[in-house]
Amino acid sequence: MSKISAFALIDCNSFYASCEKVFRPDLKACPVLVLSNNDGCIIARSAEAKALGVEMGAPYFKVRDELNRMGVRVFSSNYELYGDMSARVMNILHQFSPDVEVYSIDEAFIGLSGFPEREFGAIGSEIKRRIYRWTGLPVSVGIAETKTLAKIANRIAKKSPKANGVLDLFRSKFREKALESTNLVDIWGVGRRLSKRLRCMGIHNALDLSRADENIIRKEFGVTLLRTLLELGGESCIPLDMMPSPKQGICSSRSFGKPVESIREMKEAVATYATLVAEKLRAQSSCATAMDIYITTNRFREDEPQYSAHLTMTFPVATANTSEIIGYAVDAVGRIFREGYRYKKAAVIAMGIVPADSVQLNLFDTARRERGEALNAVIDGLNNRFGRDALKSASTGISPEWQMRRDMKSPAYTTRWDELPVVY
DNA sequence: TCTGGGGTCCTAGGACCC
DNA sequence: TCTGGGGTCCTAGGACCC
Repeated sequence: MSKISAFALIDCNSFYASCEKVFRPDLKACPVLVLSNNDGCIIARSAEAKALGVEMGAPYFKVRDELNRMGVRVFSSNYELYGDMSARVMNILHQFSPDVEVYSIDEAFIGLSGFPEREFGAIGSEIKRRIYRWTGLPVSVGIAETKTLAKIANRIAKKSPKANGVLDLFRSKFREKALESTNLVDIWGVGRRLSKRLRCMGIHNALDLSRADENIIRKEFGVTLLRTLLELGGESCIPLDMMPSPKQGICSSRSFGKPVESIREMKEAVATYATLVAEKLRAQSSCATAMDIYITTNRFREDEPQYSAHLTMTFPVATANTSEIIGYAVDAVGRIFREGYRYKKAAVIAMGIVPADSVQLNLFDTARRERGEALNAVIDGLNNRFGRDALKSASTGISPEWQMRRDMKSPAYTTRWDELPVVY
């Protein structure tokens, strides 16, 4: 006999904005926003900010004056803080169930198959209570037969005052109602494009989609949307993924704080991103067999000449060695860089990723590689202990002008001794 | 002056093989 | 003149996610 399928989706409310509020009780009732890297776009809004009509994704420079007038408090993103707060939330979830899928920095699914059905609601409430008590972060919980339905339950739990942050839709007589009130774009796996095409076929909400013809959906849209359709009907097609496999591509890309015009600066930036990529590779015990380097001008500046280029470099032996990867990356810049442009962004993408322990060694290369690995291990150790950039390659620049802007970043309250909050 | 970053999965089409 | 069928692998592009 197969076990029932039941999932809870736990999602932190306005996660980044809530993290900022935890350490600033003076801002408890204030509208708070968090910006993307380079202080570019709005990527998180507290409930108060949403109520003021602040748009998600809006370019900050366009709305800055208005936000100031409304008394909105604005923060640069502080991923060190959010990452640490996220780990605390996930630790708490592991106390409730061994089956936890960390889906994103602020979301996790947990499997509830092992629990009695009648306790689902109470478990959801206890999760919410404990996370708030132990971290100060508000979460919402949605429970249902499938991950797609749990997403919908979570969304309603967040919005409906009656739900109070927890909604159990498992075998609920309200499921149809919930589906009917869910717009296409609010279904997990359905974006703007698909919504538009579905509406042309007379499908206007989640209930319509759950009742659509399976063959037509399969044929017109593929298996992904068919799975969504089935999941909306309560048939679980997307299992929990508790042990995410190592990433297949590892990317580091950033816009510059100010345009880069010289090849020297471009090499510094690309060396910096290459360093990050190498660190990420080592953190998941992988090596890369190839790498893509991208550089591009600012596509929003239609008045400026545009140029973008990329180059794929294949390594003779798979590697995660910082200085080796920097070497290839800088070489690539030399080949694709053109004078006379104002560059906005660069990216380093590692590809062909393989486990470090399965790398085919070149017979004569072994001793040199071993020394490289030992050096990298020491660098990683020091940087973990004393903070990122305690030790870095000189080729990444000393205090480069292209570095991204983060003018309004809060302290790393929980991860740096010298930035701990002080209480009087 | 100022417009994020890092991923996944699926599909179609071409190259190549027997 | 005739010119199959099936499989795999790779890549680019599209769509989606947070």
